[in-house]
Amino acid sequence: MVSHKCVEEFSLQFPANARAPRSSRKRRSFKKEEISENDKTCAIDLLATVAENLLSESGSSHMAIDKPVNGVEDRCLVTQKHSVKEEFPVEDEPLKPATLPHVNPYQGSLSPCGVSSVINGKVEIEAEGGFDSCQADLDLKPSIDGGAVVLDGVASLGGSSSRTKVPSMGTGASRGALEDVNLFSRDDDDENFSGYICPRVTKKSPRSVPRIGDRRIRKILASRHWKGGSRHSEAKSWRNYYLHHQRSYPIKKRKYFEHISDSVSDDYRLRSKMHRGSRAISTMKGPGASFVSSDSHVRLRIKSFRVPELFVEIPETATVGSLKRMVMEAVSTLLSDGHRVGLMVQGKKVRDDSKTLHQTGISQDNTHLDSLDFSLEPSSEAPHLLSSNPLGHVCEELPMCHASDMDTVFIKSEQDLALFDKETAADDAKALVPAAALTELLPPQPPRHKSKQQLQQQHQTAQRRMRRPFSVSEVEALVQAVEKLGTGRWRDVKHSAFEDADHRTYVDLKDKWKTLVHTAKISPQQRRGEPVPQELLNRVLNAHGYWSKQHMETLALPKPESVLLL
DNA sequence: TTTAGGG
DNA sequence: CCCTAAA
Repeated sequence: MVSHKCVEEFSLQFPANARAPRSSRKRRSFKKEEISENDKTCAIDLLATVAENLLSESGSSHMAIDKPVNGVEDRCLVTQKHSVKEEFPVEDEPLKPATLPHVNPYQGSLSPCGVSSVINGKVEIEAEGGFDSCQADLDLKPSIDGGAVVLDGVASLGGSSSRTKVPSMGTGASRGALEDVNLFSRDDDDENFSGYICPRVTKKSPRSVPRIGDRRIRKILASRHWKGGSRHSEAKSWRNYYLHHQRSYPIKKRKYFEHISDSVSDDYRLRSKMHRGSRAISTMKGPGASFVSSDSHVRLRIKSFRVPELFVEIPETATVGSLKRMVMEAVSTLLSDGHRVGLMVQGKKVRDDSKTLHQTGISQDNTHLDSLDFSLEPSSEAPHLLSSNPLGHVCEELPMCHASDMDTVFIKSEQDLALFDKETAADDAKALVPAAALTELLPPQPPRHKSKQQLQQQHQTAQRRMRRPFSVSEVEALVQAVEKLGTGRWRDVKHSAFEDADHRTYVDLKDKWKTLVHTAKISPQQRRGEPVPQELLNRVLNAHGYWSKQHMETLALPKPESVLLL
C-alpha cells in the first residue's frame, strides 16, 4: 500500500550489510602511556627521617616528631611560635633501628621542588610559597649532641595576606623532583605554587657546596623507591595504596593551606573525619556561605582527603549533574577508579542530576550551603579514572561543561585562594560555599596507575567530540537511507549507510537529518558551511514530508484494517 | 540501547 | 554536538 509505494518510490541501493549488532556506537578509545612515579626524590624528607631516626635513638630533640596512626589531619602541625612540630605517618613496616636514616613515607612527592644543601650538617632553606610573596624560612640545624642529632627547626612565613607561620618544606632539586613540580602546577601558575610549598635556593645563600649528605640521602631514597615500587604492584592492598597516597600527598602544603584558610576566613574551615569502612566514603560539612554575590554563582570548595582543596565555581544554572561531573572529574583524577560523586543537600541525597544547583538549594542566598556534602561512592560502572592527576591539570582539563552553560568554571586548588579572594573581594560578586570533604575512599578494587596519556585521554573524553561536518557524500548517503528507512529508525540508518563510520552515531545521523531539514527550509543565503546540493535538500524535504505524514497516519489510524473490518 | 527533542 | 527523558 502506501508504505510499499514509498519503498518503491525511494528505492535506492544500500549496503548489503544492513544487519548489524545493535550497539554500533563505539566508545572513544584510550591511549596509554606509562608514566613513572618513581622518579621523585626529596632530600628534606630524608632530613626529616634522619631526624626522626636519630631522635628515636637519642630521645633528645628540639623538634618534636610524632608518629600518629595514619592521621590525615594530624600529619603536621605548625605552631605560631616559630617552632616546628612534625608528625609523620606511620610506616607500613616498623622503622628499623638502623644507623642509616630511613626514607620516610612522604617519599619524594612531598616536597618536589626546591633546593637545599647539606653543609656540614646544616641545612638552610628558603622557601617561597608563591602566595602573595609569602616566604618561608626554615633553618634546620642538625647538631651532634652526645651521639644524637638534634634538628632545630625554625620556620616562618610572612606575607601581606597572611602572617601564618608555617614550616617550609622540601628540598631536593633532582630532576624528578622538578618534574613533580610541574606535575602539580598549573601552567599559568607563574608563582610556581604547585601544591607544595616550594622552597628555592636563596639568592643570598648560594649553594655551591659539596653535597655529601645529599648524595647519601638520595642513594637511600633511590633504594627506597625501588623497594616501594615493588610494593606498588598488583598485590598491594588498598590499605597500602591508601597509605601510600596519603604519604604522597603534600601534607605540609595541605596543612599550610588549612592554615591559610583559617587566617583568611574561618568560614572556609572544614572538618574532616575518617570513616574507615563506611560506605559513603566521606562527607564533611562546612559552615555557611562566606560571600554572597549577585551573579548567581556558587563557589564550592571541596576538600579532598588527599589532594589540596578544590574550588568549584559553577553557575547556579548549571546542573547538578555537571557539578557532580566537575567534582568527579577533579577528584577522580586523583583517585583510583570506580567512584562516582554523590551529593547531599541538608542531608538529602540529590539524585536528579538535571536539577540546577539553584533548584536543589545550592545557591548563594539560602542556608543550605552549610549542609552540602559530597561523597564518593563506589561505582561499578564508572570508567577507570586516574589514580593520580595533578590538581593543576584538573584545573585546566575540566572542560566537560558546555561553554555556553558555563561562563565560569573554576576548580582551584587552595593555593589560589588568596588570589581568588582578592579578586572577588573587589567586586564582591561571588559566593563562597564550603563544600564537603572527601576524606576517605573505599576502594572497590586496587587502584590502577594511569599514565600521562591516559590523563590526556581523560581530558579529551571530557571534551565534546571533534566537530566533523558531514560531507556531501555523507549527506547523500544519509538522505538515501532515510528515504528508504524513514526518520524513526536511526539505528537502522546508521547500520545501513554508516556502518563503517565509527564517528557517526545514530544520534549524529538523527541530528544531521534535523539540521538538513532545517537547512532545506531556510533560504540558501542563510545556510552555512559546505553547501549541500539543492537536489539533496529537495529530497530531504520530500522524505521528511513523506515520513512525517506516515507518522501522522500511524498515530491517527493505528489499526486501519480493524477499522475497515468493523 | 534507541528514540525523540531540547540545548 | 551534547544531554536526557522515555520507551
